[in-house]
Amino acid sequence: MNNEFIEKWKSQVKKGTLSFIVLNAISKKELYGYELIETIKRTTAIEIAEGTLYPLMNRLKKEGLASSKWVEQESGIPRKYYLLTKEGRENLELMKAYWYELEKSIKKLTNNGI
Amino acid sequence: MNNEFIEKWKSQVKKGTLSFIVLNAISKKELYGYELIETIKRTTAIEIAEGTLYPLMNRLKKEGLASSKWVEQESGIPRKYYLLTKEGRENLELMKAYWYELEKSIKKLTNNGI
DNA sequence: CAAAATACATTGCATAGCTATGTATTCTTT
DNA sequence: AAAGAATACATAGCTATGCAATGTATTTTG
Repeated sequence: MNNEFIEKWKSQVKKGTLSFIVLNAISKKELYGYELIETIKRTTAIEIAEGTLYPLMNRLKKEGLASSKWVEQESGIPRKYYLLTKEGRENLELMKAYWYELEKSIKKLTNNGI
Repeated sequence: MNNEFIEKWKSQVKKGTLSFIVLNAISKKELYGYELIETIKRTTAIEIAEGTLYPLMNRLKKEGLASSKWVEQESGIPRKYYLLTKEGRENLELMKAYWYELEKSIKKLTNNGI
């Protein structure tokens, strides 16, 4: 709220981190779109807009990192569940490795300056 | 290299993290542009392209988070040193707080899934 | 003397998040 | 029962940012 720079910055930080976040989220258990948004909001305080998530999941599918399947409900709107492909799992490991490096780098900077 | 998805992803992760990184870097000691690039590359393995840094520093100045001053050398090209403003220092604290939250959230996801 | 390094800078492209908007069904409240 | 909220999907257009390419100029190195 009311600090414009910080709000814009947070949105920029999400570019990149969101794909990492959702790939992690579906790595243990397949989830559907709406569930991804709600669960991530509840457990991490990271908010993903619907207009962000659905295009993001489509990109991940196009890149071959995730796949999806429709599941009909006995009652209610059908859900599209997302799951990691083998390639997605491999890339997730590379992303984790880079993320840890980045964390370390930033820790160094925030503690010591340079 | 050669993993296209990961390379593109790393570039996306930088959107947002770079401003955080350079603000941290100049928070302890004023630095000039070229020095920022070289020092950050050396101490953190994060590479910032020149075509990224100079527009970035100008944005930070326009937002009022950083200021700059030219320093003539006895020999060589003049250097433009960047330093944090009071507003920059305040915003950096807010950014640190958010970053720690993000780290925690991602740690939760990478360890437990959801 | 040529090449590399130092030091600044801009232009245009590609990418990704967000708001607004839309559709459709089901559940809750009045 | 009707109205509104919640569930569940999706797209279009705007905006912001990193990067390659390119440019200028000086100094150091081989």
